[in-house]
This record gives sequence, C-alpha cells and structure tokens, in this order.
Amino acid sequence: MVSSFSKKVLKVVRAIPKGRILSYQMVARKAGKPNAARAVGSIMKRNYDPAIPCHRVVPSSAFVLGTNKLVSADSKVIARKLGHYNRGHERKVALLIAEGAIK
DNA sequence: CGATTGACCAGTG
DNA sequence: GCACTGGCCAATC
Repeated sequence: MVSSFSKKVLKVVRAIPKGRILSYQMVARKAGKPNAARAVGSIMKRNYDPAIPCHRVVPSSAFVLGTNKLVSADSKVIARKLGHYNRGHERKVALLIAEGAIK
C-alpha cells in the first residue's frame, strides 16, 4: 500500500542523478512536506526498492559537513553521520565515493 | 482506531 | 564539537 506521499518520495529519490546527494529533509521538501524528513526514512525502510538509490540520501549532518569522515562507526555514529542503509553503511559509503558524491 | 516506533532535524547544555 | 530534548510524519503493532 503506497500513499501519495510515499510514492512521491520514492519517485524523488529514484530521480536523484549520479553524483548528486540529497538530505532526507530536502527529499521531504520535494515531496511536499518540509518537516517529514522522519517519515521519508520510515517509508524507505519499509518500501525499499532496488531501483531506489537510497545511498544517495544522507542526513543533513553529513550534507552540511561535506567532509564525510569514513570512520569505523559505532551504531550511534552511523545514525548521526551517514544514516542507515539496507545493504550496510559500508556499501553506501563506497557507492557515494565511487560516484564522487563524497569527497 | 489508539499507541509506539524509527533510515530525521534543529535547538540547547 | 558532542550529548540530550522536543517536535513532525507515516507505517506498524
């Protein structure tokens, strides 16, 4: 079951070009709900699709920092710096680096 | 249908 | 600069 909002979110994320990285909040804003960043994460988690590059979506913390430090990462650090990922944060980081999204 | 949870964000100590 | 708190929204229990 997909509400309009979730559908929009998925669409927006899927439309993110290579090498481009957006924060959950920006995605939410594009979907029409600037304050629904949390909902975006929830939706992706329950509605993850292989065509949806969730690795191109990161929390504002990482976006603002720009200089993502790929440190070891305790669960806490992951949530605060890079956010989660279905296939593991290592995969996410690797993909982002490969695309040049992360310095 | 009411309550809880969770891939978040911004503000404060 | 890091840790804790309150607030928003949709999905799940």
